[in-house]
Amino acid sequence: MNQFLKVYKILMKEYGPQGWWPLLEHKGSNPTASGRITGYHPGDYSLPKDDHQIFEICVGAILTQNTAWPNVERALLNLRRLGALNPERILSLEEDKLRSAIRPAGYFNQKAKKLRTFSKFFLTLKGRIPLREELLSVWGVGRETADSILLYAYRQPIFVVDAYTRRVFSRLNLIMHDWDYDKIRKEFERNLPRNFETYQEFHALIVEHAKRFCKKTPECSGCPLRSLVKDESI
DNA sequence: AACCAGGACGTGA
DNA sequence: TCACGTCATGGT
Repeated sequence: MNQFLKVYKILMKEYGPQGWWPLLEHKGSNPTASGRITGYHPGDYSLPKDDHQIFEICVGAILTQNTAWPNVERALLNLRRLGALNPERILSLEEDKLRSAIRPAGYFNQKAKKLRTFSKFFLTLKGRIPLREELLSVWGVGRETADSILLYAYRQPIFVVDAYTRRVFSRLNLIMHDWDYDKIRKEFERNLPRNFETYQEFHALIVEHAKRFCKKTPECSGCPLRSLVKDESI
């Protein structure tokens, strides 16, 4: 078994299924006592169910660019309140209303433009699965966002490389700092079973692990991956 | 109170 | 290509 699979097994045993991508609107996503939405669906890989949920994931993928998820969740709730979690309504909303709705997610000027641009693109698809190149040609959609959309909204076996992935796996000496995005992505895809369920779960597990232990300044005490680190002095 | 968060784009070298 | 500045809110 290769090192990537070992990491996957350890993280899965440690944290369990993560249930990504979180969705606001699906059966069972009721507000909790804290007023938050529990949109996670551990072990259920059948989502998204319809075009509406597909679009919601795309919007979340854009809003979460360099932004903490709770802020994105607020923005999504605002959009839902306006009935604007669909491309038609995002395009017909007044500029100021769109901006103020997504304000909690930060970069609201840029992201308002990105959501408009993407909404137009989404309508041209008419339900078809987009190509990676098509997504990358959309202004505001870079490699990670494109791959997040393909993996979580369209269930395509494309691995998502984010800042957490780079951090965790370079510390494990399994990737090098000078590797570009696609080299890292292909390295994951080469070492893992090529199904979208594994990719979805692994990416979510890496995020969880990075938040708990592999922070910017690492907290290695108690890290479940310590046995895999070559440099035992860490 | 600085630092960070599930990046992408525009610019100049 | 590539390094760097810009964009912005909210939690810790």
